[in-house]
Amino acid sequence: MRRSDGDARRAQLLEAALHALSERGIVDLRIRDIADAAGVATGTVHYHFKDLDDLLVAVHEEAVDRFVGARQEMVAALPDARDKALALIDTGVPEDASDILVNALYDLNTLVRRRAVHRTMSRALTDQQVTLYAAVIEVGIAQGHFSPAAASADVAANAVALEDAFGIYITSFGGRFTAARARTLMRVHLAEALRCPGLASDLKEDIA
Amino acid sequence: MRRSDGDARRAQLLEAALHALSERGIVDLRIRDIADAAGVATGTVHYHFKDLDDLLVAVHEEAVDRFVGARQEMVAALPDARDKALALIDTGVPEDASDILVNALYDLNTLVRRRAVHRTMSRALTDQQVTLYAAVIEVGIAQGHFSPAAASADVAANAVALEDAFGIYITSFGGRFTAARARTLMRVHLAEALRCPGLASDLKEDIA
DNA sequence: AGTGATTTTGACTCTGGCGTCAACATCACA
DNA sequence: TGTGATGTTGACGCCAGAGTCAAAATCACT
Repeated sequence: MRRSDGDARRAQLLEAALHALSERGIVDLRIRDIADAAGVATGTVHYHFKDLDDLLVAVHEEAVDRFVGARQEMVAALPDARDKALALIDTGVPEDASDILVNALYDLNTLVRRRAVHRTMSRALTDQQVTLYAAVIEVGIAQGHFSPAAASADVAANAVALEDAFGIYITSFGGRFTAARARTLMRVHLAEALRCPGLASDLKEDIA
Repeated sequence: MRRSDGDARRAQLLEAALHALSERGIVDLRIRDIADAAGVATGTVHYHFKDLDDLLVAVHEEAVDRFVGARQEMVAALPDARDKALALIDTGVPEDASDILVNALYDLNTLVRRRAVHRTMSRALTDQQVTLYAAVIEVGIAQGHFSPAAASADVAANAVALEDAFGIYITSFGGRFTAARARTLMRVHLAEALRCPGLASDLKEDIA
């Protein structure tokens, strides 16, 4: 059995698919594009995935895993809830329109309204993000830094919604809506919702 | 000249296209679907529009016009800024996943990242919505009902972002995220951001 | 080196949808 | 009622791209 070979190739194809998807867009995406991006023949793609639908489900899974994985590690590493919150803001918003993961994720969102599998994954992503925010808020309350008027779950839901929308704006309006503005808006909002003025200040590392 | 005939048919085709788009999704949308929805032959669609791209641009225009048009009238008709704000919340969030206009709009968003024309229209839509909210906030300040800590433009931008994200959730997660929850979250947020507790109460008509 | 299992290749077939077009229908106006 | 302009039809040609497959390549193990 040469299982590892197959797995490695599969991972390579998913990576290539993320790039191809981000580049061509889901409407124009061809098997050919993925093969090209991976530097293999089209037959190879068909060998590893039943059809395009099958592949897109795998790509969606991969994208969701990558997106939440990075953030969870980041947040866990920081002790102060204010730092955690700022880290969430930084990692939740794409730097610019070239963010492959975010582009792919939003293109895949088109399928969410048609295919139950994709709906499940998209919902999972949103839920995980809300849970992550809610947990940080709870920690912040315990640490005495946050004292929100609304329920933690509500504040968290709003924060994630803002992230999602800003992600779309940044990847869609290329340059006319910047990551910097998105982060400012989010900090201003969270500072108010959590009653923690420090979040609005520009000091990222080590809040005074 | 039978200009009116042509225009009427064109409008009918745009209407049909909105339905077809919402039903099939942009990935699977065929000229055939639009023709069927309009009850005409495929040749008729080709006669009125150069190609699918051309048609989708027209559909996008139509969708944007409809979306903002309804809201502007609604807001202008109400004198009290708090009522205006509540009306904005109500009309900015789709009732459920069956909202054709919103479904079409989000599907068209996929093209925003590829085609400049669509980018322009999508940006225009967002800008108009932000302007609308900002104007209402200004009126509210003048009336003495709102006293936001942040700039009007920022509060407006956040409100529109929330609307957009919630619209996606409602149309995507069908039933698991309701319009009622979206409106509650928006009211809670605006009540705090505008320092106007009345917005959070359930009284829609005639705030006490 | 031989053997069989696994993986890769790219030429091929086939489906399905776009856009064309010639014929037909409908209308305005004389 | 005739005439030309405008609008409609659906069969057809064409081709892009999905998926198939037989042959070749690569690997693990002996």
